[in-house]
Amino acid sequence: MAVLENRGYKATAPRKAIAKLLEQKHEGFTVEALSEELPSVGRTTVYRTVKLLLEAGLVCRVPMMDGVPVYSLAPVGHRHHHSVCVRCHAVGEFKAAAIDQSLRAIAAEVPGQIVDYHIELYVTCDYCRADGGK
Amino acid sequence: MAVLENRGYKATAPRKAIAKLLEQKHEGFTVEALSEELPSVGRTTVYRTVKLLLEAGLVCRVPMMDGVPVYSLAPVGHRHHHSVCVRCHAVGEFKAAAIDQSLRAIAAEVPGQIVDYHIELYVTCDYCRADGGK
DNA sequence: CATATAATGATATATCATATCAATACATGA
DNA sequence: TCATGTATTGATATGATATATCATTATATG
Repeated sequence: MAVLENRGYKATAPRKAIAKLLEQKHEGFTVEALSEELPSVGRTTVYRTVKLLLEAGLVCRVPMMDGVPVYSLAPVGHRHHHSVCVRCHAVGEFKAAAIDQSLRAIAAEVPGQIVDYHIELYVTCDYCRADGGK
Repeated sequence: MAVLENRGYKATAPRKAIAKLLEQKHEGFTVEALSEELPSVGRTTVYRTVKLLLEAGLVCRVPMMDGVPVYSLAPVGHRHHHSVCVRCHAVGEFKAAAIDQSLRAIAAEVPGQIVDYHIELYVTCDYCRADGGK
């Protein structure tokens, strides 16, 4: 919330409710699911607020292999990439200095000027593997 | 087409039309745009065929930074990643042995078992930069 | 060439998301 | 505290991407 306030947005009740729910979410989520968990807040407002949080860098969007987006809380402050469980959609983060360095080397070979890049690691998480596909 | 036939699919007129159009496409495209260029083929069939080609590895899907998917012809036969122009959506491919190697190193530090991974490089392509944002 | 089966495409529906706009809540200065 | 201007909300409609359904049609083949 503080980050949104710094950006000139008001700390309204709907936004607080969304922020509070998000703080408890340590897994990937869809905006629809979030909205269903917050019947007191309009669907539109949930989408809008998640978009604001995304722009503020507090929330990340990770596309699954089929393109369906999963959202997750962003870790504070550092450049990172995502791993996401293809089964339960749990999202993890990893710093990747080594990859980032490799990418800088590759940049020279790729035509055009690099604006940004994304790396998604699709995994089966330890919990899901222990669960054995049940 | 041959690849689809090998997979047991029939070489029908709509599929041939789609394949022919795709061969001329050396840029990223949306399925909708493809469908509009082929008014003689039903929208559903265009989506279905692109999906088949995607599964056969002849076509790739690249998510733009906002998540909107862009499709492109796949280069033949080798594992690759994509660069995509954020302005004109032109798609390029690059092999990335160095990145792949870095990733294998990182795999040890990421919980879970890696199933697959995607790397998208967002660029402004040379043509668009020459064009100067006009 | 008859037939079984695969493919098509019109239509409806699903999913993710934004546009519109009247109603409401909020922060602020008086 | 209250009035006021502006930001926010949320109901509704719409847009974009994509798949399900299913009657009809095309295809390969025996």
